[in-house]
Amino acid sequence: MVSRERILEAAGRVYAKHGFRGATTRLIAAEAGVNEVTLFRTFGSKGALLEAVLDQNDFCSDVSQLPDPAVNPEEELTGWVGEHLERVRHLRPLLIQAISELDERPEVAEFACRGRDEVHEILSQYCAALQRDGHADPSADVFAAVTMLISSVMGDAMGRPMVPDSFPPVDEAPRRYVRCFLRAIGVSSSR
Amino acid sequence: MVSRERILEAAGRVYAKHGFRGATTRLIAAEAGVNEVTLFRTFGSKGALLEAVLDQNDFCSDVSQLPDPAVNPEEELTGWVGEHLERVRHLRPLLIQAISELDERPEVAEFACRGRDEVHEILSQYCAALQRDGHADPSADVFAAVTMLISSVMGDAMGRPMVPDSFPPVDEAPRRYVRCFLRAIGVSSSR
DNA sequence: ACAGCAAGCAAGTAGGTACTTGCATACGCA
DNA sequence: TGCGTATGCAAGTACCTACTTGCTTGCTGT
Repeated sequence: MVSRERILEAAGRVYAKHGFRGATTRLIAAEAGVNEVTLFRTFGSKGALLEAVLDQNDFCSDVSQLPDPAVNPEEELTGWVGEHLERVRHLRPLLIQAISELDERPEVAEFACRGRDEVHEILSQYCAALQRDGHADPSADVFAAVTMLISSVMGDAMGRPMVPDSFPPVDEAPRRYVRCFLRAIGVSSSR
Repeated sequence: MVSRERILEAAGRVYAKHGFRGATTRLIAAEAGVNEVTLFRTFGSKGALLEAVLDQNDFCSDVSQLPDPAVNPEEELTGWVGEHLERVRHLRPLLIQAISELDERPEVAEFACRGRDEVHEILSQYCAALQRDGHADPSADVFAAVTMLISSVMGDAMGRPMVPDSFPPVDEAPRRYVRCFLRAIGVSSSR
């Protein structure tokens, strides 16, 4: 029963490149080094196979938490943003295809949207703690700042391969985003 | 020769919904209320037709400039961001399809990427002027902040239809993004 | 009135698609 | 040894796709 995983993996690659319509069962079977019939015997249909692919690539499984109370905001956030960036970057091709097919295949909506609200919530709570403990400006627009930080992570993961010059060097990006973010919510940069 | 425009418009709608593979010539012809043969007589092939669609929806035509020197940063940027947001929001479905097809149809790369570098340049120059005239912190990371602002605009335009709760109300969004941005580069919010 | 041109219609071509069927082959386990 | 199970292979079905051809219709400008 090793075929199942080979097919899943191959289907993920092919779907990421060509989308649902372009991910023909022949291509997937060839990529997996498996007979096309095996694919149908294992998953029943192309639709079911690609649903299994998205299920397997669960995004929001174990989104890491942020500490409360905050000890070193810049370091903690930089690490968290770096992790998140890496995860989104890895899922990028699947996400792009899923989003582009939202109209035609609404069942992918859960995969495409899942996680964003959670992430927003985690960051907001962390900032609320910063304000509560007097580390952040209580009048700051935390909601908008969090939205911007998340958009920056998504934008970096999605856009960098297309227009690399519009982004800071990949190893500096998390820290620089976080520093801007902290200034926006009034956290003094020193320590 | 009114068919040409009807076809172009219909093709834009169908392509935005279903992508290249899903935008069948039958669908487009039906949507345009035109015989399928007319489509081939007018554009030659499906590929040429959809290329014409992207050409027609030119994104970076007249990106509005920002004043130098700056007079009222918050107002000027809010207006500019609002305009930009509206433009991207309008192009969203086309952009998403084009991006998702970058691997298969590299000729759409120009359409998908065009504009981002320009926009970055315009904002950077505006901030440089702010720093030069003593309105912004000269030690601020303008590059990262500009990247974040642009990502926020793209993220809002792209993501709001999917996860509306993660964004500020649509009429407040531009101003709130700009305020965060100005704090990040050290522009005093007062006047 | 008539020539030219845009467009519709019906039919066809060549190829790709998901999916099925029937049969042969190999491997593990009792 | 035999049996169930997973897989390969060849072929076929029914449908969709881009694109073509030949012919007809209707409008326009001279």
